[in-house]
Amino acid sequence: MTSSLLDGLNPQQLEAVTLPQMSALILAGAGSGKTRVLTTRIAWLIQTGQVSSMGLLAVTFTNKAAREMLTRISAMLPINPRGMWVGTFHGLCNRLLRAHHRDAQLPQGFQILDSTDQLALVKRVMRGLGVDDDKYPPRQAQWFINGNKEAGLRAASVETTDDFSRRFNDVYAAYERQCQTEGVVDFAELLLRCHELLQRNEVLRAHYQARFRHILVDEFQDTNKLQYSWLKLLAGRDAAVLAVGDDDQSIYAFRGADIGNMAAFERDFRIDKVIKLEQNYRSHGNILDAANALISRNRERLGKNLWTDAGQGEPLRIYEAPTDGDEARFIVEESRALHRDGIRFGEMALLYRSNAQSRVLEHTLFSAGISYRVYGGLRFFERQEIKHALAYLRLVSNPEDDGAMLRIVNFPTRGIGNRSIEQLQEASKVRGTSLWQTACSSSLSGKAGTSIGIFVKLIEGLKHSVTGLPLSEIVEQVVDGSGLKQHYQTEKEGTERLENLDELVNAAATFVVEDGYDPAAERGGAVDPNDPLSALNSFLAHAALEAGEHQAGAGDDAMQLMTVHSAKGLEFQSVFISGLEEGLFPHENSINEDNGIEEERRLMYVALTRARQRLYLSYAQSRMLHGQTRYGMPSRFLDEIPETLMKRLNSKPVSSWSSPSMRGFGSFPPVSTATTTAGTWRIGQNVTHPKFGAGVIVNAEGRGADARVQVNFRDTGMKWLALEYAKLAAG
DNA sequence: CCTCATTGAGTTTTT
DNA sequence: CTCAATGAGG
Repeated sequence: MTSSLLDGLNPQQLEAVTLPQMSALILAGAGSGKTRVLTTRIAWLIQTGQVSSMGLLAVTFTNKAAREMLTRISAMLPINPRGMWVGTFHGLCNRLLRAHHRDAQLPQGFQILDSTDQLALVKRVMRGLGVDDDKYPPRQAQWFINGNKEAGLRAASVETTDDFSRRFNDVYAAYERQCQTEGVVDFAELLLRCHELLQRNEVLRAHYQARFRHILVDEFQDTNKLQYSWLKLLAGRDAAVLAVGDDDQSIYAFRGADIGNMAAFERDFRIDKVIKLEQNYRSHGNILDAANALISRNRERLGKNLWTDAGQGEPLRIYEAPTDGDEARFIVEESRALHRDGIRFGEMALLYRSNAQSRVLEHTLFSAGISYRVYGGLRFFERQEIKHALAYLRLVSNPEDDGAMLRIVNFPTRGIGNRSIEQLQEASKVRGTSLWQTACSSSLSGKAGTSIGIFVKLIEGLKHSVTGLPLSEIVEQVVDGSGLKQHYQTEKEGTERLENLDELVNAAATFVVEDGYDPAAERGGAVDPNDPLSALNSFLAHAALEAGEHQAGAGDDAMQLMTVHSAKGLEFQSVFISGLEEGLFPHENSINEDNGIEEERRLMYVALTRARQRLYLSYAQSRMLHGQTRYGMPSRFLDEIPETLMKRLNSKPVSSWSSPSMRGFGSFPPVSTATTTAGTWRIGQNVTHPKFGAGVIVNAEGRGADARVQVNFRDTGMKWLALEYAKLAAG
């Protein structure tokens, strides 16, 4: 009976799936059947009776990956995957913290802040401390807090070396206190709190260590220090941990992912089994050869070479466009041609390094009447009207939630302006209580007091009328009773927002059915039958943890537009990688970072390996960015792919750029020049410098002794040079 | 208290 | 360019 499960696995996959009870590291290259190995391993373990579905834990980074895993498992096994511990790091931690909220020192209905909520709270805390937010940007404070939490550090244990970090740490400490009093946790807190819970509570730790005999980790290369430590705690001495990852696809170092965890894992878990999955079932040979050649330039690799038996296929197509608009038009033409050849638009992906690039592409696709779908926009639970509705629901569930209160106390407007809110905050600070409590005590005088009193009555009324109702009716009543519906009915642009509010009611209704709100759920489930609003709390947690689908798709057969980051894990028949220019991809900010170029190169590797059959790489000589035209050079990554694998559609392999005025096409920018006695320098002109090498003039000003040019050097980046001193040569 | 105008800053992203 | 955050004026 097991044979059908294992059919069609290659020897390495088979070995990984049928490993005995031991920890192991699987290096799974792009398109090598990683998810298949993970899910088949789980099915095999259960089917052969080595472990019950309760005794294993599988952890992923995204909800999508977790869902995919559950779907595939239930297709292989006749079991209800509901009770299984398969989920994201954050989802699983949430589950543990709900089950043991007392031990974790959290209120029953603790709420989860998404990063926007978190930033708002950080700002609020900073204002309370009187921190100058010009000198100490709130975003940096947020980064500081999350960074330390991800390193496992509380404010009390952070070592501050300079005034700067000392001040940020003051904010961190105050932020911690505020979260605790409001009963809210941010994403990093879910992990840290859970980690502390397991570390502190020996009984609990022993319980879970005994329970989870098998732990499987997806995308292991993306784990941060805290997640790794959490895994170690949960695994204890005896659990078999199967870590699946690909060091070449580590593209999240910027948010704390630590590739060092792979080496640490081999050491800490005394791994003697490293299995490499190198056979690729996705791409044609030329694509893989290009990816292999590119990634071989990275020095810090565990080493891996993908191969395929699918044949070489087509060469990579390279296109040089005069402007970003021309690049977009080229992509439109090519995609139309592909479509004529029978390829669905949904099988084509258009990738870019940064979201700002999507605008021109979208515009051109739109004018051409090609349907497309952009990933990475505002997601459902992040929309303004939804956040407002959720804030009402949060306040109904947990009145101490100052963030929710501030969001809606005057929305829709009810005559509570900044002045009243300041008074309320002031009074709360003096009394040391939440805004809600202060508001209830009606210690405020005059008009402000009355308006706030009305608001308090509104929320209390909502809470009263809603208690005991099924979830979807709670949401419906609150959306109605809050006045949000009325507000958007009168607003002229409010139709879509109204639809979204209706959709929120629908989401609540389907949440009950699909997402397993079940009061009889086993211990450790997300629902506590003692809490009258427990369904609401689960729903709110769901909203924060799974922000919902990105922007709805425009049609069934739509071209897929996304950043390279969000393309990880996906594959397409045809892929366009656009904007391959120095400064964009690799991004200029990463050029000076430690190992920045290596991470960009891995990003490029991920981009290349998304394609099954056809791959286009394009770049533009000039591009509108931040409202002004910028000139760049072709990305160094183009030079790192063997010329033999490429077909240059319209350019020379030598990456030399003629100046715009030498070209016979395109629209020229207003030529700005710098003049010296030696001659005139022009934007777009190629130059070489004895020290900095080759580059392009991107800006020029002045004459004579004051003449300066800004040059984008391919190796050293952007520099302003005074022409009087710099030994600049044309060409 | 609300609305309009000006100013400034601007990778990558999931949870 | 375009979004977000301040400040002046109704």
